[in-house]
Amino acid sequence: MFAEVIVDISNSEVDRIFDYSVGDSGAQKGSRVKVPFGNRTIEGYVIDLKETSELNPAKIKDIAETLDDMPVIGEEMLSLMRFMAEKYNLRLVDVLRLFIPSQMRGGRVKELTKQYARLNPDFENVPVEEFIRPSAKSQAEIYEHLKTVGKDSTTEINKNFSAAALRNLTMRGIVLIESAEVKRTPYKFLSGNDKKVVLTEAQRAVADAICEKSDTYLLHGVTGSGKTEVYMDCISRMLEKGKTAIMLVPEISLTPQVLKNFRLRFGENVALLHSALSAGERFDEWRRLLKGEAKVCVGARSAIFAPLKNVGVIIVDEEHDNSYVSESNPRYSALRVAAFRREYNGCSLVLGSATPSIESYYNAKIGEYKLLELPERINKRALPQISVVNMCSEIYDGNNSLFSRRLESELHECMDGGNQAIIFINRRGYSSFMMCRSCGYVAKCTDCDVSLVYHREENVLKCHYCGNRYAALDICPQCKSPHIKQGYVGTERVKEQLEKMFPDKTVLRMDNDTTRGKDAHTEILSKFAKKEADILVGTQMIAKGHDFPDVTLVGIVDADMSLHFSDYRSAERTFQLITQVSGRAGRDKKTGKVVLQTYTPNHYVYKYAVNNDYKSFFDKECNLREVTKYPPFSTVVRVLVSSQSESDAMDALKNIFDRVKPLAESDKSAFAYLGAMRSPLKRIQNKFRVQILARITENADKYISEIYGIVNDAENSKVSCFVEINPANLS
DNA sequence: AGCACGCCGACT
DNA sequence: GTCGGCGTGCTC
Repeated sequence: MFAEVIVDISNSEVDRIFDYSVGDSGAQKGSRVKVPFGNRTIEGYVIDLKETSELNPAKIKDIAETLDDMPVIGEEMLSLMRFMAEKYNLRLVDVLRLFIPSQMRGGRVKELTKQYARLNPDFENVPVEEFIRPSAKSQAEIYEHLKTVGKDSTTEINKNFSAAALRNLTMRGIVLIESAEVKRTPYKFLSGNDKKVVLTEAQRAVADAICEKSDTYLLHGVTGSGKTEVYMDCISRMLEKGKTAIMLVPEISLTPQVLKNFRLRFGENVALLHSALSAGERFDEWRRLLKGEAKVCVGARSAIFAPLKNVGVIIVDEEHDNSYVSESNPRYSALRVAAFRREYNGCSLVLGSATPSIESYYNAKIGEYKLLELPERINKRALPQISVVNMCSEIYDGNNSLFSRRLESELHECMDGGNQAIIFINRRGYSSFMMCRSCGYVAKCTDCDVSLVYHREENVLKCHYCGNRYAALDICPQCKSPHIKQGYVGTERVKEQLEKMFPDKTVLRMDNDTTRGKDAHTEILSKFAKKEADILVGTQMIAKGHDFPDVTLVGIVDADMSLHFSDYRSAERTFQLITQVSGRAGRDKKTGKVVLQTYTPNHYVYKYAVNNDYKSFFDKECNLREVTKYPPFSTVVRVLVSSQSESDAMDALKNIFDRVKPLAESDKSAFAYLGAMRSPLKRIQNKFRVQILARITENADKYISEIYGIVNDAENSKVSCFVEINPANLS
């Protein structure tokens, strides 16, 4: 018997099948194995077995060893591997690595075994005096202890009694030692307290639809409409049918609170996959799924690869969230993977959101997905009232402060009433750039083509792309002028301003800089939830998750921020952001108010966002995309070429472009656009970046795979190239 | 990825 | 004369 093996080396040269003889290794399809490769032994994966090999038998070596006690990659995952490698131009081994916990490779984590001591039954009914001398007090104590508790871990006994005594008892065969695997189950203490929730009629109807017929559903439910209860109900029903379930949640809303809720509801049946878990915990949770001990997997993007069989439902919460698309290698979309697994398992896929992505809602419109709606908040609570403030007229009226008069007075009212407020500003740091007023010098990163951001608390300039830090400037390094001007406002500056306005109130800041530590996230949020602070200032990470019942005011300081990116999705993202942030206000009995500051109050995004009118926004945006030939009416393909040497990058780009251009010319109707240019961020981490952009309206899959081929040819040791499909950001 | 093989410069 | 630079090629 021969095995087709993919070796665990991520290099395009060796990313192909190597044949080995199975011998007496016991390797099966999907096993992780050790194989001799060149003059060393490395790990690999058996992706298939076969009776014969084309190869010269003299060249074929034996598999050295089979790892793990069972195959770790199932049939479904093997076909998913081939699908993803093809679809995203990935190496097989890179896909396989996504399927198993990274800590498992190289044998870095193992199942944790504990030694247990137990009485030898032969001695149980024999009087103690016959085998334990009266002087051996500790031995007698251990004997009594084990007689009452049955068995106990050796570490406990060693600690509480005497290690020497235990050793003596073991040696004489009175106590038996056995080892058993212990699982490191996070939040285990919360297990098994299934509190049944009664669904509203609307929720029930939605859950019925999902469970009755296997299909792809888009669940459009306003914020606070109780989507989570629907998800949990569907999962429960599938468990009753003996099936399993996967639920994806955006990384950022995967808080301990959410995890605890699932643990409470599903007990040991749920496995949690989360980046905050220790390597051991993650490995154990994964193994529980593999062995079928856990039947529900809850986690972020990569949880879509949960090793579950017989999947009954897959749920993607906040489906519009861009964390479902991996932006670094290997690049893939968890939504696309979910669609594959849905088809393979013949189960339902539920995409839930208050603000579905334009692509998903379009798919629902054309009947590709079935649309389900939850148009009302639970208890029919009103959605918050949004008022738009034109910041241009504020300036015209002589108000140069960060806050409009409206927001300022609402803030006072909110604080006077003893309520809490959230201020949203989608920019980190103190101010966006530092410029000299005399000569126009702007501080820039030495490795990237971007201006530096001033961080007042640390008193440094930071590059937000590579993380480089520079000393803050007092005088212009170019002309020695002390007149340094600061650009757009960031979270730090807003916080400082609020502290000046409300000296007796506590202001918390939450952004990338304040959430560095492992639990910093939770700490800030729970501090705010416990009303230890009155105002929370933050970037988009405050938009999701938590309910704060006492928040009655949400201020959006600069709503235009995300609107002015040269990106076809900027309007969509702005709409989503406004809706999500606004949803934080008035979650409880109190009605919420939202003040939205903008310099372009007439933009259509605001008109629809104010009325919470997703459908009209969709119609407008969809029309625009159709006219301009952007997704979902085309596929955007971006080839990014980067290199230390600008000319090498240019040469490679030209090379690729010269081969892509004939494709476009031979099929003019399919290519709505094709162009080569500098990337908007032309240098990052000292690498020059150039790109090709294309928008393809027909036969996109065919052209994409041709482009993959061209790009693979052009790549070499000096330039790196990669292809992105519908990239989330175009910088 | 590693590691061997292999063909040209500056040294004990 | 040799030691060693890293370019090219191979691993079932």
